[in-house]
Amino acid sequence: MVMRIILRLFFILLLMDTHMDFRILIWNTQGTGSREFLHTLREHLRIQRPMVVALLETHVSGRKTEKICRRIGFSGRFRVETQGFQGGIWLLWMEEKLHLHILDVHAQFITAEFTAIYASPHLSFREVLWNKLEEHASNVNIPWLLAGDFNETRNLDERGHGGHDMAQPCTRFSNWIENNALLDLGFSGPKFTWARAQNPETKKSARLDRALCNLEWRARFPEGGVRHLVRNQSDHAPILVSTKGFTTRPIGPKPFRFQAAWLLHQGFDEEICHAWRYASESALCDLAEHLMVWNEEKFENLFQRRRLLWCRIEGIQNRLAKGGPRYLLKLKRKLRGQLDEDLGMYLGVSTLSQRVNKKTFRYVVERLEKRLAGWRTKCLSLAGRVTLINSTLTTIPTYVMQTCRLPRGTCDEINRKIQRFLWAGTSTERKPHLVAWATVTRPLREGGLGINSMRELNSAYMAKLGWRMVLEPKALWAKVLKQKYCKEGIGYYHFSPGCKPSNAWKGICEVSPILQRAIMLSIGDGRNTLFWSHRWATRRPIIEAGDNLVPTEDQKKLVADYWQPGVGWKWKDFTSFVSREVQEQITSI
DNA sequence: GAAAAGAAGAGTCGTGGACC
DNA sequence: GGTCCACGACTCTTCTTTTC
Repeated sequence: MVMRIILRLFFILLLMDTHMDFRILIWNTQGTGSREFLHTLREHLRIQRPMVVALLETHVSGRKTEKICRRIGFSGRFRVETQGFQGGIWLLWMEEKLHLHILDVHAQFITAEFTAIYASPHLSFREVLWNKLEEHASNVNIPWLLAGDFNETRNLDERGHGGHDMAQPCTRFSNWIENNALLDLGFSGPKFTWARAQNPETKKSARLDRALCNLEWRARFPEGGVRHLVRNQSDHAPILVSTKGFTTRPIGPKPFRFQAAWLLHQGFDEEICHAWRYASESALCDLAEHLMVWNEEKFENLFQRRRLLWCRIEGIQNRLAKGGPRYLLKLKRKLRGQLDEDLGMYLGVSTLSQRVNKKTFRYVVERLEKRLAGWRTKCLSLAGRVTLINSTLTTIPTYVMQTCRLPRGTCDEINRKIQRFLWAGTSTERKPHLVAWATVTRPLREGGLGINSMRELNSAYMAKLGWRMVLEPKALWAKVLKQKYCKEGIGYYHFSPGCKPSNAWKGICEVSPILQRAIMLSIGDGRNTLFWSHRWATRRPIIEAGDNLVPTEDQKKLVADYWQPGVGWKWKDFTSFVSREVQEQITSI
């Protein structure tokens, strides 16, 4: 059996191109069921581009497993199912680029072109693994790589929390490596691949994940190396093994690329006028150079920003591994929060690329809280508080509200904070509200305090956006929305959410009944306007104001159908169905 | 006693992904 | 591009609690 495996492995490895960068991502995920895990994994895949992924301690079994694997997106899959809630190894690879041959399977490892390892936390089970691998190592004289979570360290230096009782297991593991003539591929990046507890006093960390190889593998891939990636979503950091190592490549200047988003910036036209002074041979090059600088100043590159965040977290983890100062823990949490929740801002507004929920607009509430924190509520009179609410508090969310539909929960939370401030309460202390909120939000002339309710304010801004779309049909943003969501039809904008609408479009659709009431069509030659069901002469469609029931076959007639060029309206065709008042309004057009 | 906040539960909606 | 599905988030309703 062992000989058959070895022979197959030998032929496979002969086919493996030594010049090809064969990258393997190995990660002890401690559960693959969460949406956050998928986001983080996709981020690693996008940046690191591995051809093979080994996920350890997956915690998921049954039908859900296949579903998650499909979401991850690799065409080649092999799994060792979990035992109860423990263990689980998933091997995923790009079938179109390479084919992995599964040679040996065990609860703690899968051997294909390399061996993916998840060593049990229990010593007795680990002993079984070491024996199995030892048997394999003694029969192998071809390149062999083992990578994964070994749940062991080679010496106390690989542990960040002391513990002299660990000395003996360390020695045992170290001896095992030497006895089997294996080499540690080393690493770059943070020192420890596992950490638990955020409190510095109780924090434990260690290098539990690693890659080992035999001499043959090292001879075949002399540049091969391991990189510890940034730890996120799991106590373990993913490790990346590359047969070509991680030397930095010289990066040349990027060619100029025009970005359509520039057209949306108000200052773009001015910038072009400023940069384009005279036509010459170098004018275009000068313009391109100028625009690239301008782009860096005005627009943020989201991917660059996220890369920067990953680098900062990696640096902090490096520093913490060497016993860095306590404030770094706080900074790391903050950066992780930015990475998880904030995909970036554009012109001060969050870019909405995920599901919009209360978390998405948490920053708006936080801005409000920050402003409130600076005010001494009890030192202000009621009139003073009302003035501050109208002049400052209600204006904080307005900028975001102009282009985004805020969740009702967010609007209610802002309302609650304003209410508490108005009635001199604080975030912890509640005070009785002397008048109902519905009364407070009425206009002054109606006995209220003229304070805007967030839901109504947001609806008003969405209606304004829709109205601008009607008034400025040639604006680029309006063209995009119309092209994407408005169905082909005669006359009106059809405010229908359609398939997977954006947040702004949903907001516009919600207030569309208000908009539709206000829109009247300019009939032109009458070939784009329905005589009976569009609003073109009266505030309501003529069919609703009609005295008699309009025949069904007539209901789809256009205005042009009732107009005779050079003669006028064909009154006899419709006067029996409309009132005298409507007739007068039609005549007045 | 009045008004709002808070809690709990039921029902609805929205999203991402799969599929055609 | 449209439809369907599962699941989580959100909304609404009702009742209780809080605060003066």
